[in-house]
Amino acid sequence: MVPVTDHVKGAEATRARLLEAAVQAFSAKGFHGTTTRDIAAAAGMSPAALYVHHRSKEELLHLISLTGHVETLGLVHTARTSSDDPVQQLLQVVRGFVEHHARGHIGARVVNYELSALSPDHLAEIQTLRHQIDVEVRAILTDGVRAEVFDVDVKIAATAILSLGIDIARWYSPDAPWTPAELADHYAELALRIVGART
Amino acid sequence: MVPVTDHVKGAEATRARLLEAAVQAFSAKGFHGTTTRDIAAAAGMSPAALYVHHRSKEELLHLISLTGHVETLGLVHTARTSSDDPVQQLLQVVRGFVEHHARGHIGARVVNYELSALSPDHLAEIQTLRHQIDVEVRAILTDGVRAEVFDVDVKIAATAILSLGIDIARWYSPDAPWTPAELADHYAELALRIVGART
DNA sequence: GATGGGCCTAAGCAAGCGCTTAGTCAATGA
DNA sequence: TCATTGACTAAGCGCTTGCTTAGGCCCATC
Repeated sequence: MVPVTDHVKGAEATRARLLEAAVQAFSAKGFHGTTTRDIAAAAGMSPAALYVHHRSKEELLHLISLTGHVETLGLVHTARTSSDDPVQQLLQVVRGFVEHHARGHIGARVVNYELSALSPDHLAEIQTLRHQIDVEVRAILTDGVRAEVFDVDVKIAATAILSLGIDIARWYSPDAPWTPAELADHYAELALRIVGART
Repeated sequence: MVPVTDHVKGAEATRARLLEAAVQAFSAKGFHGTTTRDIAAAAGMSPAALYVHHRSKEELLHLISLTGHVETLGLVHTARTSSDDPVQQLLQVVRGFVEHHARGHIGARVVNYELSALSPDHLAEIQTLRHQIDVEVRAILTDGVRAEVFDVDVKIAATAILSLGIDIARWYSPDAPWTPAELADHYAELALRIVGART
Protein backbone atom coordinates (compact mmCIF):
# COMPACT_ATOMS: atom_id res chain seq x y z
CA MET A 1 0.00 0.00 0.00
CA VAL A 2 2.60 2.53 -1.13
CA PRO A 3 1.04 3.85 -4.31
CA VAL A 4 2.69 7.23 -3.90
CA THR A 5 6.07 5.55 -3.70
CA ASP A 6 5.26 3.52 -6.82
CA HIS A 7 4.29 6.70 -8.54
CA VAL A 8 7.48 8.45 -7.52
CA LYS A 9 9.50 5.39 -8.47
CA GLY A 10 8.00 5.39 -11.97
CA ALA A 11 8.83 9.04 -12.42
CA GLU A 12 12.32 8.62 -11.07
CA ALA A 13 12.91 5.66 -13.34
CA THR A 14 11.91 7.75 -16.34
CA ARG A 15 14.19 10.54 -15.18
CA ALA A 16 17.04 8.06 -14.89
CA ARG A 17 16.33 6.63 -18.35
CA LEU A 18 16.48 10.11 -19.83
CA LEU A 19 19.75 10.76 -18.02
CA GLU A 20 21.27 7.51 -19.23
CA ALA A 21 20.12 8.23 -22.79
CA ALA A 22 21.79 11.64 -22.55
CA VAL A 23 25.06 10.04 -21.42
CA GLN A 24 25.04 7.65 -24.37
CA ALA A 25 24.14 10.35 -26.89
CA PHE A 26 26.54 13.00 -25.60
CA SER A 27 29.32 10.42 -25.57
CA ALA A 28 28.68 9.23 -29.11
CA LYS A 29 27.84 12.51 -30.83
CA GLY A 30 28.92 15.25 -28.43
CA PHE A 31 26.71 17.72 -26.61
CA HIS A 32 26.13 19.98 -29.60
CA GLY A 33 25.72 17.00 -31.92
CA THR A 34 22.92 15.64 -29.78
CA THR A 35 19.35 16.94 -29.95
CA THR A 36 16.83 16.83 -27.13
CA ARG A 37 14.70 14.78 -29.51
CA ASP A 38 17.51 12.18 -29.77
CA ILE A 39 17.60 11.81 -26.01
CA ALA A 40 13.85 11.61 -25.57
CA ALA A 41 13.49 9.08 -28.38
CA ALA A 42 16.26 6.88 -26.97
CA ALA A 43 14.40 6.87 -23.65
CA GLY A 44 11.18 5.95 -25.47
CA MET A 45 9.52 9.27 -24.72
CA SER A 46 8.13 12.23 -26.61
CA PRO A 47 10.38 15.27 -27.10
CA ALA A 48 8.53 17.23 -24.42
CA ALA A 49 8.99 14.52 -21.77
CA LEU A 50 12.59 15.57 -21.25
CA TYR A 51 11.37 18.88 -19.80
CA VAL A 52 9.09 17.19 -17.30
CA HIS A 53 12.15 15.68 -15.60
CA HIS A 54 15.03 18.00 -16.42
CA ARG A 55 15.25 21.76 -16.69
CA SER A 56 17.30 21.91 -19.88
CA LYS A 57 19.77 20.07 -22.07
CA GLU A 58 22.65 21.88 -20.38
CA GLU A 59 21.35 20.87 -16.95
CA LEU A 60 21.58 17.25 -18.06
CA LEU A 61 25.21 17.76 -19.03
CA HIS A 62 25.91 19.48 -15.74
CA LEU A 63 24.35 16.62 -13.79
CA ILE A 64 26.44 14.07 -15.69
CA SER A 65 29.62 16.09 -15.30
CA LEU A 66 29.10 16.79 -11.61
CA THR A 67 28.32 13.18 -10.76
CA GLY A 68 31.33 11.95 -12.68
CA HIS A 69 33.73 14.36 -11.08
CA VAL A 70 32.44 13.75 -7.57
CA GLU A 71 32.89 10.01 -8.12
CA THR A 72 36.45 10.43 -9.36
CA LEU A 73 37.40 12.81 -6.55
CA GLY A 74 35.96 10.38 -4.02
CA LEU A 75 37.97 7.57 -5.51
CA VAL A 76 41.19 9.57 -5.39
CA HIS A 77 40.52 10.74 -1.86
CA THR A 78 39.81 7.20 -0.69
CA ALA A 79 43.09 6.02 -2.15
CA ARG A 80 44.97 8.86 -0.48
CA THR A 81 43.57 8.03 2.98
CA SER A 82 43.69 4.25 2.64
CA SER A 83 47.34 3.94 3.65
CA ASP A 84 50.33 5.88 4.93
CA ASP A 85 52.59 4.45 2.26
CA PRO A 86 52.91 6.67 -0.85
CA VAL A 87 53.56 3.57 -2.96
CA GLN A 88 50.30 1.97 -1.84
CA GLN A 89 48.46 5.27 -2.29
CA LEU A 90 49.78 5.61 -5.83
CA LEU A 91 48.88 2.03 -6.72
CA GLN A 92 45.37 2.52 -5.32
CA VAL A 93 44.82 5.80 -7.14
CA VAL A 94 46.02 4.51 -10.48
CA ARG A 95 44.16 1.21 -10.26
CA GLY A 96 40.93 2.91 -9.19
CA PHE A 97 41.21 5.73 -11.71
CA VAL A 98 42.04 3.45 -14.61
CA GLU A 99 39.40 0.85 -13.86
CA HIS A 100 36.78 3.57 -13.41
CA HIS A 101 37.64 5.27 -16.69
CA ALA A 102 37.84 2.02 -18.65
CA ARG A 103 34.67 0.44 -17.30
CA GLY A 104 32.83 3.76 -17.52
CA HIS A 105 34.51 5.01 -20.68
CA ILE A 106 31.20 6.13 -22.20
CA GLY A 107 30.34 8.42 -19.32
CA ALA A 108 33.97 9.41 -18.81
CA ARG A 109 34.06 10.72 -22.36
CA VAL A 110 31.28 13.17 -21.57
CA VAL A 111 32.85 14.10 -18.24
CA ASN A 112 36.24 14.88 -19.77
CA TYR A 113 35.50 16.13 -23.28
CA GLU A 114 32.34 18.21 -23.03
CA LEU A 115 33.50 20.75 -20.46
CA SER A 116 33.34 23.61 -22.94
CA ALA A 117 29.61 23.05 -23.41
CA LEU A 118 28.90 23.78 -19.74
CA SER A 119 27.60 27.19 -18.72
CA PRO A 120 30.28 29.49 -17.26
CA ASP A 121 29.00 28.95 -13.71
CA HIS A 122 28.81 25.20 -14.04
CA LEU A 123 32.23 25.08 -15.68
CA ALA A 124 33.77 27.00 -12.78
CA GLU A 125 32.23 24.57 -10.31
CA ILE A 126 33.64 21.59 -12.21
CA GLN A 127 37.08 23.15 -12.55
CA THR A 128 37.23 23.38 -8.76
CA LEU A 129 36.67 19.63 -8.50
CA ARG A 130 39.28 18.95 -11.17
CA HIS A 131 41.76 21.09 -9.29
CA GLN A 132 41.14 19.11 -6.10
CA ILE A 133 41.85 15.88 -7.95
CA ASP A 134 45.14 17.34 -9.18
CA VAL A 135 46.08 18.46 -5.69
CA GLU A 136 45.48 15.01 -4.17
CA VAL A 137 47.56 13.25 -6.79
CA ARG A 138 50.39 15.74 -6.48
CA ALA A 139 50.34 15.31 -2.68
CA ILE A 140 50.89 11.58 -3.02
CA LEU A 141 53.87 12.11 -5.29
CA THR A 142 55.30 14.87 -3.10
CA ASP A 143 55.11 12.57 -0.06
CA GLY A 144 56.84 9.83 -2.01
CA VAL A 145 59.65 12.08 -3.15
CA ARG A 146 60.12 13.43 0.40
CA ALA A 147 60.27 9.88 1.73
CA GLU A 148 62.77 9.09 -1.04
CA VAL A 149 60.70 6.20 -2.35
CA PHE A 150 59.97 8.12 -5.58
CA ASP A 151 62.48 9.94 -7.74
CA VAL A 152 60.83 12.22 -10.25
CA ASP A 153 59.68 15.76 -11.03
CA VAL A 154 56.34 15.84 -9.20
CA LYS A 155 54.51 18.20 -11.55
CA ILE A 156 55.46 16.29 -14.67
CA ALA A 157 54.69 12.90 -13.13
CA ALA A 158 51.31 14.01 -11.79
CA THR A 159 50.43 15.49 -15.18
CA ALA A 160 51.47 12.34 -17.00
CA ILE A 161 49.70 9.92 -14.66
CA LEU A 162 46.42 11.87 -14.71
CA SER A 163 46.77 12.30 -18.47
CA LEU A 164 47.17 8.56 -18.98
CA GLY A 165 44.07 7.93 -16.88
CA ILE A 166 41.84 10.53 -18.50
CA ASP A 167 42.84 9.60 -22.05
CA ILE A 168 41.54 6.08 -21.43
CA ALA A 169 38.08 7.57 -21.86
CA ARG A 170 39.05 8.46 -25.43
CA TRP A 171 40.55 5.20 -26.66
CA TYR A 172 39.17 2.41 -24.49
CA SER A 173 36.49 0.12 -25.85
CA PRO A 174 35.28 -3.34 -24.90
CA ASP A 175 37.20 -4.59 -27.96
CA ALA A 176 40.48 -3.50 -26.37
CA PRO A 177 42.91 -6.33 -25.59
CA TRP A 178 42.59 -5.67 -21.84
CA THR A 179 39.72 -5.83 -19.39
CA PRO A 180 39.46 -2.77 -17.16
CA ALA A 181 41.10 -4.73 -14.33
CA GLU A 182 43.99 -5.91 -16.51
CA LEU A 183 44.55 -2.39 -17.79
CA ALA A 184 44.54 -1.10 -14.23
CA ASP A 185 47.31 -3.52 -13.27
CA HIS A 186 49.42 -2.66 -16.31
CA TYR A 187 49.03 1.07 -15.72
CA ALA A 188 49.85 0.69 -12.02
CA GLU A 189 53.16 -0.87 -13.07
CA LEU A 190 53.80 1.95 -15.56
CA ALA A 191 53.04 4.52 -12.85
CA LEU A 192 55.70 2.98 -10.62
CA ARG A 193 58.18 3.27 -13.48
CA ILE A 194 57.19 6.88 -14.16
CA VAL A 195 57.74 7.96 -10.57
CA GLY A 196 60.99 5.99 -10.34
CA ALA A 197 59.77 3.92 -7.41
CA ARG A 198 62.56 2.14 -5.56
CA THR A 199 62.32 -1.53 -6.37
CA MET B 1 53.46 41.68 -64.23
CA VAL B 2 51.90 38.63 -62.74
CA PRO B 3 48.35 39.82 -62.14
CA VAL B 4 46.91 36.33 -62.47
CA THR B 5 49.24 35.08 -59.76
CA ASP B 6 48.26 38.00 -57.57
CA HIS B 7 44.66 37.14 -58.17
CA VAL B 8 45.18 33.50 -57.31
CA LYS B 9 47.26 34.48 -54.28
CA GLY B 10 44.45 36.66 -52.98
CA ALA B 11 41.94 33.87 -53.39
CA GLU B 12 44.27 31.35 -51.83
CA ALA B 13 44.96 33.67 -48.90
CA THR B 14 41.22 33.98 -48.29
CA ARG B 15 40.85 30.23 -48.48
CA ALA B 16 43.66 29.84 -45.95
CA ARG B 17 42.10 32.43 -43.64
CA LEU B 18 38.81 30.54 -43.70
CA LEU B 19 40.65 27.30 -42.97
CA GLU B 20 42.53 28.83 -40.05
CA ALA B 21 39.31 30.34 -38.69
CA ALA B 22 37.72 26.89 -38.89
CA VAL B 23 40.60 25.34 -36.92
CA GLN B 24 40.26 27.93 -34.16
CA ALA B 25 36.47 27.63 -33.99
CA PHE B 26 36.32 23.80 -34.16
CA SER B 27 38.97 23.64 -31.44
CA ALA B 28 37.22 26.07 -29.10
CA LYS B 29 33.60 25.05 -29.63
CA GLY B 30 33.70 21.72 -31.40
CA PHE B 31 32.52 20.95 -34.93
CA HIS B 32 28.82 20.85 -34.07
CA GLY B 33 29.14 23.89 -31.82
CA THR B 34 30.57 25.93 -34.66
CA THR B 35 28.42 27.53 -37.36
CA THR B 36 29.55 28.35 -40.86
CA ARG B 37 28.67 31.95 -39.99
CA ASP B 38 31.16 31.85 -37.09
CA ILE B 39 33.93 30.75 -39.42
CA ALA B 40 33.14 33.27 -42.15
CA ALA B 41 32.86 36.13 -39.65
CA ALA B 42 36.19 35.22 -38.02
CA ALA B 43 37.78 35.35 -41.45
CA GLY B 44 36.16 38.74 -42.08
CA MET B 45 33.88 37.42 -44.81
CA SER B 46 30.18 37.06 -45.48
CA PRO B 47 28.54 33.70 -44.66
CA ALA B 48 28.39 32.76 -48.32
CA ALA B 49 32.12 33.32 -48.88
CA LEU B 50 32.93 30.02 -47.19
CA TYR B 51 31.26 28.17 -50.08
CA VAL B 52 33.33 29.98 -52.70
CA HIS B 53 36.47 28.33 -51.29
CA HIS B 54 35.29 25.15 -49.59
CA ARG B 55 32.64 22.63 -50.52
CA SER B 56 31.07 22.22 -47.09
CA LYS B 57 31.67 22.53 -43.37
CA GLU B 58 32.51 18.82 -43.19
CA GLU B 59 35.05 19.20 -46.00
CA LEU B 60 36.83 21.81 -43.90
CA LEU B 61 37.02 19.37 -41.01
CA HIS B 62 38.27 16.65 -43.32
CA LEU B 63 40.99 18.91 -44.70
CA ILE B 64 42.14 19.84 -41.18
CA SER B 65 42.05 16.24 -40.01
CA LEU B 66 43.85 14.88 -43.05
CA THR B 67 46.61 17.48 -42.95
CA GLY B 68 47.16 16.93 -39.23
CA HIS B 69 47.36 13.18 -39.52
CA VAL B 70 49.68 13.27 -42.51
CA GLU B 71 52.00 15.60 -40.60
CA THR B 72 52.04 13.36 -37.56
CA LEU B 73 52.61 10.22 -39.58
CA GLY B 74 55.47 11.95 -41.42
CA LEU B 75 57.03 12.95 -38.14
CA VAL B 76 56.80 9.42 -36.77
CA HIS B 77 58.15 7.91 -39.97
CA THR B 78 61.07 10.32 -40.03
CA ALA B 79 61.98 9.40 -36.47
CA ARG B 80 61.78 5.69 -37.30
CA THR B 81 64.15 6.00 -40.25
CA SER B 82 66.52 8.53 -38.67
CA SER B 83 68.60 5.95 -36.82
CA ASP B 84 69.14 2.23 -36.36
CA ASP B 85 69.06 2.57 -32.58
CA PRO B 86 65.60 1.94 -31.03
CA VAL B 87 66.50 4.25 -28.14
CA GLN B 88 67.27 7.10 -30.52
CA GLN B 89 64.14 6.32 -32.56
CA LEU B 90 61.99 6.42 -29.43
CA LEU B 91 63.50 9.68 -28.23
CA GLN B 92 62.98 11.24 -31.65
CA VAL B 93 59.38 10.06 -31.91
CA VAL B 94 58.42 11.23 -28.45
CA ARG B 95 60.18 14.56 -28.73
CA GLY B 96 58.69 15.26 -32.16
CA PHE B 97 55.22 14.07 -31.24
CA VAL B 98 55.09 15.99 -27.97
CA GLU B 99 56.48 19.21 -29.36
CA HIS B 100 54.09 19.03 -32.32
CA HIS B 101 51.06 18.44 -30.13
CA ALA B 102 52.01 21.12 -27.58
CA ARG B 103 52.93 23.80 -30.08
CA GLY B 104 49.94 22.95 -32.25
CA HIS B 105 47.54 22.05 -29.46
CA ILE B 106 44.71 24.06 -31.01
CA GLY B 107 44.80 22.17 -34.28
CA ALA B 108 45.64 18.90 -32.54
CA ARG B 109 42.44 19.18 -30.54
CA VAL B 110 40.42 19.16 -33.75
CA VAL B 111 42.52 16.37 -35.23
CA ASN B 112 42.06 14.10 -32.22
CA TYR B 113 38.67 14.96 -30.79
CA GLU B 114 36.40 15.63 -33.77
CA LEU B 115 36.76 12.31 -35.56
CA SER B 116 33.14 11.37 -34.96
CA ALA B 117 31.98 14.41 -36.93
CA LEU B 118 33.69 13.15 -40.09
CA SER B 119 31.64 11.44 -42.79
CA PRO B 120 31.95 7.64 -42.73
CA ASP B 121 34.24 7.64 -45.79
CA HIS B 122 36.50 10.35 -44.43
CA LEU B 123 36.60 8.69 -41.03
CA ALA B 124 37.72 5.41 -42.59
CA GLU B 125 40.52 7.21 -44.45
CA ILE B 126 41.71 8.87 -41.25
CA GLN B 127 41.56 5.64 -39.25
CA THR B 128 43.96 4.11 -41.76
CA LEU B 129 46.48 6.87 -41.08
CA ARG B 130 46.04 6.47 -37.31
CA HIS B 131 46.65 2.75 -37.65
CA GLN B 132 49.89 3.40 -39.53
CA ILE B 133 51.08 5.68 -36.73
CA ASP B 134 50.35 2.91 -34.23
CA VAL B 135 52.22 0.38 -36.31
CA GLU B 136 55.36 2.53 -36.57
CA VAL B 137 55.49 3.18 -32.85
CA ARG B 138 54.95 -0.47 -32.00
CA ALA B 139 57.72 -1.41 -34.44
CA ILE B 140 60.21 0.79 -32.59
CA LEU B 141 59.31 -0.80 -29.27
CA THR B 142 59.38 -4.32 -30.72
CA ASP B 143 62.88 -3.70 -32.10
CA GLY B 144 64.00 -2.40 -28.72
CA VAL B 145 62.64 -5.40 -26.85
CA ARG B 146 64.25 -7.80 -29.36
CA ALA B 147 67.57 -6.00 -28.94
CA GLU B 148 67.09 -6.21 -25.17
CA VAL B 149 67.48 -2.49 -24.69
CA PHE B 150 63.79 -2.18 -23.69
CA ASP B 151 61.97 -4.35 -21.18
CA VAL B 152 58.22 -3.89 -21.37
CA ASP B 153 54.93 -5.18 -22.81
CA VAL B 154 55.02 -3.60 -26.27
CA LYS B 155 51.27 -3.17 -26.71
CA ILE B 156 50.79 -1.46 -23.35
CA ALA B 157 53.85 0.75 -23.74
CA ALA B 158 52.88 1.85 -27.26
CA THR B 159 49.35 2.61 -26.09
CA ALA B 160 50.61 4.61 -23.12
CA ILE B 161 53.21 6.61 -25.04
CA LEU B 162 50.79 7.52 -27.83
CA SER B 163 48.12 8.27 -25.24
CA LEU B 164 50.41 10.65 -23.38
CA GLY B 165 51.24 12.43 -26.62
CA ILE B 166 47.68 12.77 -27.89
CA ASP B 167 46.29 13.92 -24.56
CA ILE B 168 48.64 16.90 -24.63
CA ALA B 169 46.22 18.37 -27.16
CA ARG B 170 43.56 18.36 -24.42
CA TRP B 171 45.43 19.92 -21.51
CA TYR B 172 48.30 21.93 -22.94
CA SER B 173 48.07 25.71 -23.06
CA PRO B 174 50.63 28.49 -23.33
CA ASP B 175 50.06 29.04 -19.59
CA ALA B 176 51.45 25.58 -18.84
CA PRO B 177 54.68 25.54 -16.80
CA TRP B 178 56.61 24.05 -19.72
CA THR B 179 57.42 25.27 -23.20
CA PRO B 180 56.76 22.69 -25.91
CA ALA B 181 60.49 21.93 -26.05
CA GLU B 182 60.77 21.48 -22.28
CA LEU B 183 57.74 19.22 -22.23
CA ALA B 184 59.22 17.18 -25.06
CA ASP B 185 62.40 16.59 -23.03
CA HIS B 186 60.49 15.62 -19.90
CA TYR B 187 58.24 13.25 -21.79
CA ALA B 188 61.20 11.70 -23.58
CA GLU B 189 62.64 10.85 -20.18
CA LEU B 190 59.30 9.39 -19.04
CA ALA B 191 59.13 7.31 -22.21
CA LEU B 192 62.52 5.78 -21.41
CA ARG B 193 61.23 4.87 -17.96
CA ILE B 194 58.02 3.41 -19.38
CA VAL B 195 59.86 1.11 -21.77
CA GLY B 196 62.40 0.14 -19.09
CA ALA B 197 65.33 1.34 -21.18
CA ARG B 198 68.68 0.02 -19.95
CA THR B 199 70.53 2.89 -18.31
C1' DG C 1 35.69 49.87 -74.39
C1' DA C 2 33.20 45.81 -74.69
C1' DT C 3 33.55 41.00 -72.91
C1' DG C 4 34.06 37.17 -70.01
C1' DG C 5 35.39 35.01 -65.74
C1' DG C 6 36.24 34.72 -60.96
C1' DC C 7 35.62 36.71 -56.09
C1' DC C 8 32.26 38.13 -53.26
C1' DT C 9 27.67 39.20 -50.94
C1' DA C 10 22.49 40.19 -49.89
C1' DA C 11 18.78 37.64 -49.49
C1' DG C 12 16.56 33.73 -48.53
C1' DC C 13 15.03 28.67 -48.42
C1' DA C 14 13.91 24.34 -46.21
C1' DA C 15 14.92 21.91 -42.31
C1' DG C 16 15.98 21.41 -37.70
C1' DC C 17 16.78 23.42 -33.14
C1' DG C 18 15.60 24.09 -27.78
C1' DC C 19 11.88 24.78 -25.38
C1' DT C 20 6.75 26.06 -24.23
C1' DT C 21 1.88 25.75 -24.25
C1' DA C 22 -2.33 23.74 -23.66
C1' DG C 23 -4.41 20.01 -22.72
C1' DT C 24 -5.39 14.51 -21.97
C1' DC C 25 -5.55 10.91 -18.86
C1' DA C 26 -5.03 7.82 -14.92
C1' DA C 27 -4.52 7.54 -10.15
C1' DT C 28 -5.36 9.72 -5.53
C1' DG C 29 -7.46 11.78 -1.39
C1' DA C 30 -11.55 14.11 0.44
C1' DT D 1 -18.16 10.90 -6.40
C1' DC D 2 -15.59 14.33 -7.81
C1' DA D 3 -11.99 17.77 -7.73
C1' DT D 4 -6.97 17.55 -7.69
C1' DT D 5 -2.54 16.21 -8.87
C1' DG D 6 1.26 14.92 -11.68
C1' DA D 7 3.20 12.26 -15.75
C1' DC D 8 2.86 12.75 -20.28
C1' DT D 9 2.24 14.44 -25.32
C1' DA D 10 0.61 16.92 -29.85
C1' DA D 11 1.37 20.92 -31.72
C1' DG D 12 3.89 24.61 -32.55
C1' DC D 13 6.72 29.11 -31.68
C1' DG D 14 10.65 31.80 -32.69
C1' DC D 15 15.08 31.23 -34.06
C1' DT D 16 19.22 29.24 -36.14
C1' DT D 17 21.21 25.98 -39.14
C1' DG D 18 23.95 24.60 -43.65
C1' DC D 19 23.79 25.86 -47.94
C1' DT D 20 21.98 28.12 -52.57
C1' DT D 21 20.64 31.62 -55.72
C1' DA D 22 21.00 35.64 -58.27
C1' DG D 23 23.46 39.24 -59.29
C1' DG D 24 27.15 43.09 -58.64
C1' DC D 25 31.92 44.33 -59.07
C1' DC D 26 36.65 44.20 -60.50
C1' DC D 27 40.03 43.22 -63.82
C1' DA D 28 42.72 40.86 -67.62
C1' DT D 29 42.06 40.26 -72.33
C1' DC D 30 40.57 41.15 -77.22
